[in-house]
Amino acid sequence: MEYNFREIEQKWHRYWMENHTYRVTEDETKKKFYVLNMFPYPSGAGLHVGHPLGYIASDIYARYKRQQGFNVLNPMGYDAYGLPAEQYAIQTGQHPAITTVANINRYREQLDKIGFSFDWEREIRTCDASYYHWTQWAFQKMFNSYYCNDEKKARPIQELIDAFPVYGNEGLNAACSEELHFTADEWKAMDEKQQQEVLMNYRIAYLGETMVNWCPQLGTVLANDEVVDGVSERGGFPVVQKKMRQWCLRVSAYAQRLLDGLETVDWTDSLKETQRNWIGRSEGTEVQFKVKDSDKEFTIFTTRADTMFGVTFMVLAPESELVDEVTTEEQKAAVKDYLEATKKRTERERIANRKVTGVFTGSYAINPFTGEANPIWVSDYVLAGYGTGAIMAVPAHDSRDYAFAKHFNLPIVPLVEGCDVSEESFDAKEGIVTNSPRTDVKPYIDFSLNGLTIKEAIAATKKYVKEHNLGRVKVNYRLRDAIFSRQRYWGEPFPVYYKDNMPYMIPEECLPLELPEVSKFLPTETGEPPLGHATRWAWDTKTCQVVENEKIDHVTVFPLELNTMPGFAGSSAYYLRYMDPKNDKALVDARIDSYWQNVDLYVGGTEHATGHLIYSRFWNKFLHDYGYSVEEEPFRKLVNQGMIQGRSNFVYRIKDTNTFVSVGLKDKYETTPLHVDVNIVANDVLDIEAFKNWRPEYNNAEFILEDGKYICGWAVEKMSKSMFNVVNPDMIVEKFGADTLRLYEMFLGPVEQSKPWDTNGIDGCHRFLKKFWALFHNKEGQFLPVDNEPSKEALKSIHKLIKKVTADIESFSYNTSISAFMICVNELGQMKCNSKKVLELLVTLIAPFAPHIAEELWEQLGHDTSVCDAQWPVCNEAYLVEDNMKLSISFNGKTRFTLEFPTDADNVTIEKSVLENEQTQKYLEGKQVVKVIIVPKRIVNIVIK
RNA sequence: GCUCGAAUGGUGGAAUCGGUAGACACGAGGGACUUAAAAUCCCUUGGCCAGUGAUGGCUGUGCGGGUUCAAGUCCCGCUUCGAGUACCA
Repeated sequence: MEYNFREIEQKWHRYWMENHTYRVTEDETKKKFYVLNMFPYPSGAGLHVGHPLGYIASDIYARYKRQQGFNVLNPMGYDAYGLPAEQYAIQTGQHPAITTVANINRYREQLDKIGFSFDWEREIRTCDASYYHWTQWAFQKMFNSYYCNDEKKARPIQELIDAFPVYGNEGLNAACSEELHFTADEWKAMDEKQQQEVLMNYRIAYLGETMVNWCPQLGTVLANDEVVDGVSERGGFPVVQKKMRQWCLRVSAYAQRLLDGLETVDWTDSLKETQRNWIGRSEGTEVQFKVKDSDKEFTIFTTRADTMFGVTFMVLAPESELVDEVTTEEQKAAVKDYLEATKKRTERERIANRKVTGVFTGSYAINPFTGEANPIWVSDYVLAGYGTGAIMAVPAHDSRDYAFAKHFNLPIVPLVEGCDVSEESFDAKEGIVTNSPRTDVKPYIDFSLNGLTIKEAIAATKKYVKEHNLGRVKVNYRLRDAIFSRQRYWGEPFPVYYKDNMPYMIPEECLPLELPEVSKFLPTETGEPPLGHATRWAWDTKTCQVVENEKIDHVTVFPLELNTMPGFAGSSAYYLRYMDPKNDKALVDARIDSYWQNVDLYVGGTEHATGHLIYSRFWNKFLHDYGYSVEEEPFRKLVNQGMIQGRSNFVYRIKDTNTFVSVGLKDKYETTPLHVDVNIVANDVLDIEAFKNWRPEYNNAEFILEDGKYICGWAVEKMSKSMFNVVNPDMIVEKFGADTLRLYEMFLGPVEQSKPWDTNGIDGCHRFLKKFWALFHNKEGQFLPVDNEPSKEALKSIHKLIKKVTADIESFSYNTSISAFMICVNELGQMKCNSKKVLELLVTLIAPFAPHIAEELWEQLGHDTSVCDAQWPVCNEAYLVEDNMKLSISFNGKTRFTLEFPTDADNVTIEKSVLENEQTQKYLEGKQVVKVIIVPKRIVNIVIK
């Protein structure tokens, strides 16, 4: 009987659907296991073979865990808000909701063919009001919270509202946008708007005036990770810096917890490293500098406190408020010109054309260590947003300061023994400090660093600074607050209305606030976001309803927020929602959350390393502070699947002709390589007839062949339509079946590794499944397995497989476990094994990999339950023991002796004469016991006689 | 520039703890069956050399050193490629 995969796969897809095989409910009697894939954005192009890679890998793991008796949650959904649907809407007028649904349906159809064990009853879509209800809810919670640095957690903002009239903000240690100081009386003297402004300074979701990445073509702001090389990640449009009032999330408050949490999760080192770099913790010192002939002073931040004696000038960021304060009359015009010029330079120009620019303010700062007056400059190489926006420049030991000093001819004072700063600065943090203080001038203070290592000098300076009240030890983070407003239509609306220009939350019980209909998806003529087109987008505080804009009276009816939330809003807590997707009372029921806890295995691409994976960790930590999520970290283990690249094929057209030359002969002619559709090429051999029919202009093409074939060239490129290298999973499933696709995707190589897709090798996996089937059925259609006692060899073969596959799944080495299957099936086939006991084990093992064929054979073996619940077997080591083992001795890699001896021996006696080699004998001379390696790997004591 | 990762046959890749390098698969070559094709099965397949042959020898994991009885694997110094990040003081 033939292996009819089409019939089998259809049959079991129907069975799984009708029997709700993959439905999962909380079951306290079983241990839970939560497997999660990064949910896809349903793009119009549908799936190509690269997309399911991670889903297959996690599905295998999920099925394996289920067979081990775990209660496995393996959900799937869609990250449905996003720019492409909106762009498409702008071009065609088609409502994004319609294209999104169409795309989702197409995705679902494709996914269903591959046989995943998703519990589709838990599906979520971020654009459903029942889902974004909880995105809005979390946003409101953040608005109504501040971050307490003492308790290291979020607290209700109400605590501040209660405390300010009594204590002012004295003693408050909270994350804030800027340091404020006010008394209780001062607070009470403020009007409501002023009080709201103050509270805004502490809220975790706050409105802030920030420099944003503005993309004029897209009409929206972008997060830092949505900007690549000064252009937008989507579309590649230029991005400029602009100051705007935006919703922000105080992610920076959680910087230390985000860093600490990395120690507790099982992620790859490289991903953790990427996150550490992104958070960018740096321990340093803040030092106060007094401005000469003035009572003003300012603070700088440095990680190199040891270089205090090498400061030769100071630099302020152009955006710094200090610039105005310290600029002298004579320099006013020059500074003003410089600030104007800097503003015009976009981020992109700064990167592309990194030249040294700056201007002297006319003032000097007194160095508290040397007493010297250092000139204060302004330059755009100092960033306003990091540290204090002001630095002390040590040109001898910082390459940027060095470049600046050289350009403006400022002095350079080296401080490390033996360093040469004539050509470049000495940035390394190693060496012995000298010149601190300089010997040629009278010391200003009684303090010396000479003779210390740089590390010791940093510590000594910190101590001195602290003791003499010159500043403080300070930790800075590179991580910035996330900008949370987008000037788009297709996103979550903010549950916010404006009264007297200040935001107010619509009541929690009125959520969700649904996205309104608009006439156009473009920004309005006045530059408002697309929601400005909505005619019904005002909030009536009396009736708690959305009403027509014309009813706005600023007394009871107010305008609603026109921005929408960014892409990461909906993906930040979706893993919690899968636990309890239909709950309309809470994001997730507390009991259900405490059952599923967090994601045990999270699979997805590295592209989210600094975006989604930071935001969702932040979001979860925030919810955790209030007890809405039981775990501090959302994703326990994370596996990054590699990208599947395309493998493009080329034909070579001889210049100015319609003749194509095979790749081996192309160097004899002047040719142009042209992409050719990989679907009409097999093993790099072109199907000439199909090629002629591919495009009308090739109808009468001619060919120069080699060995009677036209061989195409190839290259690895991104999989894309324009390269004609897209391979569609539907086609593979149609031709070979889903089980073959699943096996082949895993067989291609390690899951984590990026690799090109090459359909050529797929035959091997398909052949394997046919051989697998042939163990159960002969050509006459007879069912072979019988209840007999399995042979020793068969038991050994299958138990070897159990051991290998179990270990491989645990370590995500699916490619090698498939190799092990191939070996085992060959062995069993050769020994004509028909033992039901052995073959049943084989089916149990293949079930996670090739569920359709496993179900079919499982049924034929007489089971009436799904193979999903077949218990995962345990290897019996007793079957693996060899009777005799081989011992081989090699010396200098030259001579080898092979001896056989019983497996259970701990001592082996060898006649010395056996070891004929002179060198070996010399080595073994006088030694009673020698450590020798046995093959297979085992160490035994050898006694030489 | 900095950080991290990788480099093994014609190809994808294996070698999980320092212990027979190249498992498994593709491709290629040869053969069986067949009128033929498809399908299936068998043999060969890192390179070089010797032998009619069984087989034997040498060489071989990007390059140069080192440690070790033993190195693809560990250490030092490079080369190339990939990923991330970038005036973060």
